[in-house]
Amino acid sequence: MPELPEVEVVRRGVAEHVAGRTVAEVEVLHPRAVRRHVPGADDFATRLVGRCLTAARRRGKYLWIELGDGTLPDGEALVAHLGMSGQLLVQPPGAPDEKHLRVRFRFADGGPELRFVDQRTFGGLHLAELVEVGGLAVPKPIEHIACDPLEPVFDVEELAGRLRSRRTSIKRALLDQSLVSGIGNIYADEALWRAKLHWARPTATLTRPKVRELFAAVTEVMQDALRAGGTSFDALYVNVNGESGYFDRSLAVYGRAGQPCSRCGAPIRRDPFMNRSSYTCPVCQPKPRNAHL
DNA sequence: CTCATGCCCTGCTGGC
DNA sequence: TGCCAGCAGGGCATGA
Repeated sequence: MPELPEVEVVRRGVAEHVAGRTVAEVEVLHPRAVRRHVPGADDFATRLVGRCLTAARRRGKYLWIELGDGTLPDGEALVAHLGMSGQLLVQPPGAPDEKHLRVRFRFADGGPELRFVDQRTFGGLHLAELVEVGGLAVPKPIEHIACDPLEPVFDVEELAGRLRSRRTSIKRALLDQSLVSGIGNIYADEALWRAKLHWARPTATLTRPKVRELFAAVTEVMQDALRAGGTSFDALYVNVNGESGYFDRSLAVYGRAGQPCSRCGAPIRRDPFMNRSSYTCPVCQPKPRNAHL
């Protein structure tokens, strides 16, 4: 469930509690958590020891921590993706192991540990070289990830052009991380509701002003969620201190099948979509005649 | 190149 | 009470 706002909450926690500290020991308790680190778990652990975690960065749903000697970056980063159920937690040494603890980082200062906990193991950690993309240093494996709506370099006019040349539905496009990143099922549905667009609307039929309106809604719903500390339905998504956000109380459509639309009172509808669900208000977001199903 | 689909994984929920 | 199907879903491989 972690989408952009949830990952940003975690990034801020990492920046506050971990940045500037030197790794003393890395323990990989489940190899699947580092499967994207091709040289293997031992290499992952060995290469981190003695290095400083300098700065926490984010693009879309990806989080990375620049590595360095002292405070200067050395061109490599520890990349994290939370997947469905991943958590980065800051815990005092000696705190009992979480049931799904996958990787533990101990630090030279003897202070709190950084732990990667992941029930479903869709997420993971790996080391990667930083490369320059559009003037920004990003990990090489995520070069193909588009910038997200909260980045200063985000260009809605360029995106509108790309959307209009696509032959797909607006929701598929919103979820395509190579087009725009950070949007998952929750914020796609919420932004579409705010912009009064149906998920099956063909991207090619969107006017430029409508694309601007949609991305204003995307930005707004993400900033609202960020202020609430993110969205969580259970204890799966938490910040580095293990606390849940409360944006789920502000959701207009997601997970609200049968409940009244806060704008018009019509019961919210759930449609199967890509082996998942899409939630819409049937009155505010009527299905277009030329729906791209 | 573009677009769509299936798989990975675990735990919870609801139906019988 | 117990069992099992269905659901949650981001990203990537694969195929059309």
